[in-house]
This record gives sequence, structure tokens and C-alpha cells, in this order.
Amino acid sequence: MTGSGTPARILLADDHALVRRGVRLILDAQPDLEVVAEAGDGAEAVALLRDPTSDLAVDLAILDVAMPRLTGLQAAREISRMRTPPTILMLSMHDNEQYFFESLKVGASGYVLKSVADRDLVDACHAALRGEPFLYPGSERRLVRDYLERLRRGERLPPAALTPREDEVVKLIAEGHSSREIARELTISVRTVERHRENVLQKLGMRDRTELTRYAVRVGLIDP
Amino acid sequence: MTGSGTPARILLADDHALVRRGVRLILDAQPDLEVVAEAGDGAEAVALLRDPTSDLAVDLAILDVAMPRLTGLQAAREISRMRTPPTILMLSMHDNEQYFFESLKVGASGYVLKSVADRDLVDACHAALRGEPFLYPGSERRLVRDYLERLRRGERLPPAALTPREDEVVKLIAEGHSSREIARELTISVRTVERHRENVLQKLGMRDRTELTRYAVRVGLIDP
DNA sequence: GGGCCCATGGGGAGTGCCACCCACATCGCC
DNA sequence: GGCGATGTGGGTGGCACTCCCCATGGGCCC
Repeated sequence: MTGSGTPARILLADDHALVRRGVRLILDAQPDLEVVAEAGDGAEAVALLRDPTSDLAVDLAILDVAMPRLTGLQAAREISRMRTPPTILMLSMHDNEQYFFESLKVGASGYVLKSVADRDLVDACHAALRGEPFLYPGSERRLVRDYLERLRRGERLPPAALTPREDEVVKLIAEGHSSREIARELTISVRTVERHRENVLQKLGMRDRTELTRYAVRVGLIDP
Repeated sequence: MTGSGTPARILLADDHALVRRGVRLILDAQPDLEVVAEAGDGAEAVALLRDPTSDLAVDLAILDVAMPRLTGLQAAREISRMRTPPTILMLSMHDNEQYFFESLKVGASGYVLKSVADRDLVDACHAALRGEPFLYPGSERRLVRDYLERLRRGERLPPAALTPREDEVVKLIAEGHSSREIARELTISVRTVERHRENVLQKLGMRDRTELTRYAVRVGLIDP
């Protein structure tokens, strides 16, 4: 991939122009990296990569996880289905288990937090371009350790998002409804509502409704 | 302010190192602007400005609205109460009315969205340093027009919502901390934490922590 | 000085939430 | 034809949350 002579060609997608500009400055400072295209949302990124006339020949796509129109996750899913997809590196504000696993599921090779130093971003780009799955800044993190451990044991990823019913319950919880109200709304027993809530909390590794509420906002189940 | 000879001295606070790095590269490229300090959260920014030994002599503080520990808004409130406070410019991801007014209330001279171009950020810095209240990218915005209109008519800003202490408590609640944890964090009794929570719920007409969490996300006390 | 807001505490009652245990019916899939 | 996933339901216990009541002291404004 990308011989030692020509720099790797990068598409950069983030909805904040300032962030884009900053990341671009960081990457272009590297002799072997070159940002050849920018996108302000996921749809734009996909369109740029699909356009046969543009002939971008992108080696690496860096996508912000959360963007308008098409999120980075959705865009990654589309991009990884192309004939000769570029390597995908997800950029995220959130040190969040769900996002991380979702990113791997949609075909990303790397997941980098915006809180890391610029050096780490450059490292992640290099690792991704070498074909190594750069998982996280700081592989000592429990999240990654557990993930690698599961990989080693041959287990497949069960991060399995939520079931449709669980999504419904989470949405109502995050909207501030009590278990009793939700039970009435869905015409099931209070116990079943609580059961769903427990399962979701356990699945996502969360403790209470406030975390659930932030999750619901993040994934777009509700508006804040 | 800042003679034409020496560049203006800037403190930059944002919890995402990558964003900090990018903004710094943008600003340092200007001959008359110089980032002399960085902070990863509001508390750090305040501490740096307060420290008499550091002698930073900061002319302009650029604060991200949403940061851990102390938000940019809380930090701005503290900073503007110092003896010789620097000019304050708020940096925000959110095109949000509440946020915008809150920023003005806590003493900020400018409010810039992260979605603007780097040129606009530089312009905002220059305007703020000249003492002009640079209100928003694009002063034709209805938000700003209405605000200026109300100022002209001598109206005061809409009611002050929450007290600083209440803001702190809400932030911690929305981050998922229990009353006991918050009490330890703020070194007050559990009863007082609960008292603040009750008052806030009553003030905002809300019922529980999930509504409070959405509120905190809306006004930018926390990120989802 | 008197009033008001703010921050700090406490008691008690009722309810909700959350974590552990248990079970059974259905459906699809291999 | 069993096996896992999904949805449904129950019980118990402990703690947290929410809503009432009470109070004191400091600061600010008229």
C-alpha cells in the first residue's frame, strides 16, 4: 500500500471545519501523508469516494463518528462495501464502548479519540495504512484488552446493539417516563419494563438512567 | 491592547487535544497571535490564569463551552471576576441559543462555532482583542439581531436560570454520579446535594434525572 | 434594618430504581 | 429437535430518588 515514494492519499470527513483544518495541518506536516479531500458529512464523503470522475484514489478515509446527514458509522458501512475501499479510521469524541464496537463492525481498522495527542493520530494513520488494526489509543485500556482477549479465544463480537423492543424502552426511559408509564404505554407489565432496562444496562455496561439518556441522545433515539 | 509590535498572548482551553493542536496551528500562523498556554479543562484554565508565579500575561482566553470538571461557561464566570481578566472568546460545537446567551452572561466577548472556517476564528480573535464584541459568525443571524435589539431597548437578559452551585450539581448528576458521590466531590453533605437537585427540578419544572440530563446536554454543561 | 437569594444542613414518607434470584413461550436457525 | 435469542412475567432486598416539613448564616440591595 502506498509505496515509500508517494505519500498516502487521505480523505478527511468531519462536520466541524475548524477540526478539519487542524487535523489537516497535523497530517500534512507528515511527509508520507497527504489530505487530498475533505467532507463535511458522511454523505459527502461517500459521494466523493464514489464519484468515478474525481479519481481521488484515496488510501485512507478518516471519518468523524458523529456527523449530520450520514454519520461516520453509516458512511463507513457504505464505504467498506465499495469495490476497492480505502482503509477506514474512525475519529471520535467519545470514549465509549458502544461506538468503539460499532466502528469495528462497520469495517473500520482504527478508532482514535479526539482527546489524544497529534502524534497518536499520526501513529494510527501509519498503523492503519500498514494494514494493522490500530484499535485504540493506549492498548492497555480495559476495553481493548477485553476485546483482544475475546478475539484470542475465538469469540465473535456480541456487542449486538439493542433489540427493537429494547430500543423502544430506552427511548421512553430517556424521555423521562417511569417504568409504570412505560408499562402502560407498551401494554406490558412493569416487571417486563424493568427487565428490559436491566438487560440494556448490563449490555451497555451502564449504571443508571442518566447514562442511558446520554446514550439515547448520542445514537439519535431522542433529541436532547 | 497589545501593541502592534508584540503578538497577543492567548490561552487555549479545550478538552480535545487534537482540537487544541489544530486551533493552535491556525492561530500561531498569524504574526500577531501567539498561544502561550493550553488547558484541558476549565479548572486547569482558571488555575493557570490565577497562578501568580506563571506570569502568563494572557490577553485572550479561548474556552471550549463544554469541558469536564469545570465547563467553559463556569470557567468564564470565574475568569471574568479576576482583577485584570483577559478577553474571553467562547468556542462551541453547538449553534444553540441557550449557550450563546449564557456565554454573554458569564462575560465572554465572543462566541464562535467550531463549524466556521479558520479565517473566521482569526477574525473573531482580532475583534475581541480590539474590544469589539464579536458576537457570532455572521452577525446577520436572527439570534444576534434580536439580542442587539433587546440591548438597544434597554431590556435585560432573560431570567438567570440556575445558580453557579446548581450548575455544578446538575453537571455531576447528568454525568451519572449519585448524590453520595457528588457530596464527596463537592465536600458537602448528601442532604445539600439533594436540596440543590430538588431546587433545580422545581425551577425547571422537571421530574427526574433523565430530564435534567437532557437539559444539561442542551445547554452544554456536558456532552452526550 | 428588613427583605431576599444563596448555600448549607436535617427528618420523614413514599416511590422508583437497580441487582440478584427464578420461570416459560415463541421463533428462527442449523 | 435442540439451542440461542427474544419477550414475557414474578420475588426480594437495598439503596437512591423525590417531595414534604424544618432551620441558620452570609451577602446584597433598597
